[in-house]
Amino acid sequence: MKNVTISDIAQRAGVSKTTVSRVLNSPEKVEEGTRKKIEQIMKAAHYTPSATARNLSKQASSTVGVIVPELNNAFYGDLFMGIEEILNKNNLSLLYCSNEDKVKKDFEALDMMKTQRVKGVLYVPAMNYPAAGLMGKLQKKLESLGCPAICIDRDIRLHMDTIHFNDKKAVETAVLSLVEAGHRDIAFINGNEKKNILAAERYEGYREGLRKAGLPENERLVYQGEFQKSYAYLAMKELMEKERSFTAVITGNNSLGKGYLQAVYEAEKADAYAHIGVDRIEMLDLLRIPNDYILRDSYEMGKQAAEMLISRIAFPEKKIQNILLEPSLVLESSERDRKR
Amino acid sequence: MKNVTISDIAQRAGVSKTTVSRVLNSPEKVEEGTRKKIEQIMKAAHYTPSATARNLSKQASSTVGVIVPELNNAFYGDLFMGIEEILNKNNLSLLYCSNEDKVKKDFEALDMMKTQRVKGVLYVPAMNYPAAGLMGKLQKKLESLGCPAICIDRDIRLHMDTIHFNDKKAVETAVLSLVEAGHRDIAFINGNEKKNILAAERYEGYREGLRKAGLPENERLVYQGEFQKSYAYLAMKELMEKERSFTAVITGNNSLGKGYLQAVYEAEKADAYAHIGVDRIEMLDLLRIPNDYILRDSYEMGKQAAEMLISRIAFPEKKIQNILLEPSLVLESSERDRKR
DNA sequence: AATTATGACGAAACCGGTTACACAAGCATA
DNA sequence: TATGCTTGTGTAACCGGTTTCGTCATAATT
Repeated sequence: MKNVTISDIAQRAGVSKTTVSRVLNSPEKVEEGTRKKIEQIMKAAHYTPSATARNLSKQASSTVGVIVPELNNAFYGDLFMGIEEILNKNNLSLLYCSNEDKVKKDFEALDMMKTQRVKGVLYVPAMNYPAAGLMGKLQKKLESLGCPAICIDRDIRLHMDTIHFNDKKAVETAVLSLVEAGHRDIAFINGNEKKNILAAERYEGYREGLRKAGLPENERLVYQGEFQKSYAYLAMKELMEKERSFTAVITGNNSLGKGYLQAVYEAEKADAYAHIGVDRIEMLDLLRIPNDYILRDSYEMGKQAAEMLISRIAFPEKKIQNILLEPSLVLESSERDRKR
Repeated sequence: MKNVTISDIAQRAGVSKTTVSRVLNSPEKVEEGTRKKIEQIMKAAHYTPSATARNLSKQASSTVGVIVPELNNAFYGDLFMGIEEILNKNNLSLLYCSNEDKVKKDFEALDMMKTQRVKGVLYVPAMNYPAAGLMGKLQKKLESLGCPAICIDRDIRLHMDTIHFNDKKAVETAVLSLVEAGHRDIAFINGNEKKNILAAERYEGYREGLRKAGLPENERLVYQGEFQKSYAYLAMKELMEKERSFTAVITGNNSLGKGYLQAVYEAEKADAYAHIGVDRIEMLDLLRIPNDYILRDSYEMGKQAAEMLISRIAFPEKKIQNILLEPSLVLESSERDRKR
């Protein structure tokens, strides 16, 4: 069970540790005969150098920490896979830790990353709204991390590298697209704009879209509660019951989109409204159900974030970078299918 | 950027490294005054001990390696989250590596785990069929890993701890359930039984079910190709075109189930057949589409696998364990809705 | 009072690598 | 022949922790 060490190899080959180390790190400096002999002994002994020892000695690790809310949804799943692809290409290991979207877990995760002396951190903050006291603490924590960190998906307004989507613009485009298709009363089911920075951005986009279209905001058509399926389900039920005027609905994230669908399918009113959601909802295309949504390519975001981190590690002093990705509007339901 | 070390703390506190180390590991052995002083200095300096150094010194790490095919599907996503929950509870870090279902990647991943000197490995093998030559190599690799490994989901018949589902039994039950509902001609769309051990198990279950029901196997109703959506889509199209007799379909995994749905929805024959799949297909319940499937609780499997590993780490000499989980049959479509 | 036990702490070795530096041999140059 | 350069290798220190063992003062036992 015990692992073979570099000293074991050195002893068996009748050389010093240094020479064995050189075979691993700069083989050209070792005479060919010696090298081949050592390589053969290493192979025979199933020798694999210890990253632990190497990291300690080199004062640099080869693993990157990834902190993500959770993985059981396609958006973060894809994000994660994008990250992994790039790390893999660069021979970096991936230390994973979820924060379950909880601020407390968030701090714990960062502590863990510091303990593990990772090379850098890719970080989707649970903290989704700049709460005064906590932000200072978070800033301190990130500073004392001892390695660079990239903030993904949520703009927490700290002085650091970030990457996220232009959600405001995306929702604005969605509104304008619906208006162009003839809709004038567009409901909006969203997360809490006061608690969640993404919700706030998207609400801004909604209002901006209406403004540009010259339409008034009807507050009775705006629901801002939780980013949860059940919330959209209830909101939609209430809307269908109380409001007659609206012909279209925008939902502020994937879960809300599902809640919307649940409500309209239950009420057998699936064809009654136009709907644009944020992020693709799986299965709809297969079932030939119209699916219009704001596409945010999280796989791509993951790749860019990882590349950003690698670049930051290579050039610690380079200027802070803030990448804003533009989502696109996908209209799978053709023009003629759209309800008005 | 440089991290504070134990020596720095010792120096500032005017004590030896040993004492600081004791504050971290066995604080009761340090006099209260000294301890408080050291603790305060540690806090002020944002000191976090290096896991790297500790691991090297203790010759034991606190991270567990997890090797999984991919994370962008619910089954493995849930599995992963189950694993993470247990590791988290036990203060173990998680080093992730996907193998993309490729044998080559598989070996690389194991090498990486060995390099990183993880405490144990949770492993969903890409290798899904005992190919003679490779199995020996894999065995060797696992033996030289230097830590225990648990094999998840796929029974590769090596002498090691394993956990997987009784897929044969599950498909058998599905067949019998359909027979009981009056179906006699049941099509089966599956992966390749010759290349994939899961496919083989499921095919066995299909045949066993027919046998128990006293029905003959009609080979024209059996399609065994790839575990991919597109395969089931094509298979189902062909079935609908060529065969008139069958009234029910069993699909061998989640992707195949989706391909089945795509085909029947495209042909507007969604109500023509009874269908039982393996693993839940998302969204169907929300859309009020009948959804019968074999439920394999991968979250639970993840938790049990992680517990198994922890137990194996604690008791290296205990008897090899092979856990067989029983899937259950979920019939969301009520009896009266079922087609015959 | 002498002996033993206990408590608090430090010196130094160790974990498995890397690396600065030293050294010797061989060869080319002056 | 003396000098310098290159090549191949080894010695020893170092990375940041843990741990064994020893020391010394104080408390408990006889």
